[in-house]
Amino acid sequence: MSPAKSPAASQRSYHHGDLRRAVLTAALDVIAADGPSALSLRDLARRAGVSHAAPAHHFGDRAGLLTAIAAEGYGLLARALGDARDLREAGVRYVRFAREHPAHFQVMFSPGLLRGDDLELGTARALAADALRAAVTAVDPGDRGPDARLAGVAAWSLAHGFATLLLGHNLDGAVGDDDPEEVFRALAAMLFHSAGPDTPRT
Amino acid sequence: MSPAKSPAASQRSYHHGDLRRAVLTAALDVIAADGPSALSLRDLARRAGVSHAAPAHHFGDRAGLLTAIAAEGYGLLARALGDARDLREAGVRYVRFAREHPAHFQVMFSPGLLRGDDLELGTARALAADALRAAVTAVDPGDRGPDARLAGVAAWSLAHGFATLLLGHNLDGAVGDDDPEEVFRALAAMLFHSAGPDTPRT
DNA sequence: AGGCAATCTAGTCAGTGTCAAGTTCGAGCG
DNA sequence: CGCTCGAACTTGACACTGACTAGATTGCCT
Repeated sequence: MSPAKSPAASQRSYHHGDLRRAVLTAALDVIAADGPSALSLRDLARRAGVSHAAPAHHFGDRAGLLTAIAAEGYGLLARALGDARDLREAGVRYVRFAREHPAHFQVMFSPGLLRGDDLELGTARALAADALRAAVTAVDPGDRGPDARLAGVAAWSLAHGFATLLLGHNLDGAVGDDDPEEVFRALAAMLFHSAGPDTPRT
Repeated sequence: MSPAKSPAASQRSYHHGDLRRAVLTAALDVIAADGPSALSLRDLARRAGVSHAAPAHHFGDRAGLLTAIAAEGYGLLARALGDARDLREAGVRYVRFAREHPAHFQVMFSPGLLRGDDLELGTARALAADALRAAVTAVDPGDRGPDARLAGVAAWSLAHGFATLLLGHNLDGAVGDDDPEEVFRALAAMLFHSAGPDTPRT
């Protein structure tokens, strides 16, 4: 009952008003709760109070819906990375993004569920890749050799692995009650052993 | 007449002989090819030449099958990690395991598809966790403080992230034609900036 | 006001997971 | 040897899902 946009759901008009958005947010709820495999177009239609085939009109099919979510996720990620001033900060933001948008994150990296050749997805992905590349070269604008590329892969792997394990509750015992972002800062400090700017405590 | 082991499908006896194993390997094939979401119990039954409900008799339901695969995966991982003499070597073996058993790896870290309370899964998982812990403390048997734990999380995150991105073809451009294991060795060298294979000073 | 395209409904079909009941087979025991 | 008994497998059914189609409704644009 949240769509402040339009009270169309309660008032039974023929047109929903913003079905696309309603289906998307409902899908994100379901995915965050029970994973992408628990997602059913018919259930989403039921939640939105429309007929079972209405969502298909907006997304084509199941893969289309997931693809739209992934594309939105890459856009959000690009915005979240923004203008990180170094690789470590980019990693922190990467982890923060995964925690704030777990459903998007999960779908983005489940290639089997997506249509890889989708145009919108491609551009969104490229956008995020640009943001990542910017963070890699931000440390030393002149350095574009293999070392920089390797550092980028290392930072991405570390951040991605940490975020993935975190969302899968594989690190519950290890991080305890600590703020995951602070833990990741410590990990990143190990990777870039230049102590760099010290880690500010929040 | 009991060549029931392998050509059981051709020989149409009422009992398959080794249906459990047959379904498992068929499932691994499907998952490696098209991901876990493309898995259908009925299709597996068809491949094994048995009736559509036969697999359920061995695994209960879909989640049971995936759980059995995950448990097997954790067993294989524990064996693969074996007695790695340091964290870096353990990471290399972790990545190697993911590349040699992509289906297992994928299922192991998809909590939404598994029954988390399964007994066999729990023990297998604990076994793998022990192997990991052993690798963490192998560097300095006396050190069990937060530093060692952090190093373990860092190594696990790096290896897991690298393996995940690799399997998702997210690093195709970055690693090029290089041997992924060698690339990971370089990443691990960045993390444990001691250059040597051993003597990692904390 | 009229027409048009987007939006949504309703009906259908093949495919799936899961359950309940029957059938076949082999091992163990009299 | 014959018997039972339980595990492995089959058969049939039900509810549900994704996908497709044709038709109804509506908002918008000229």
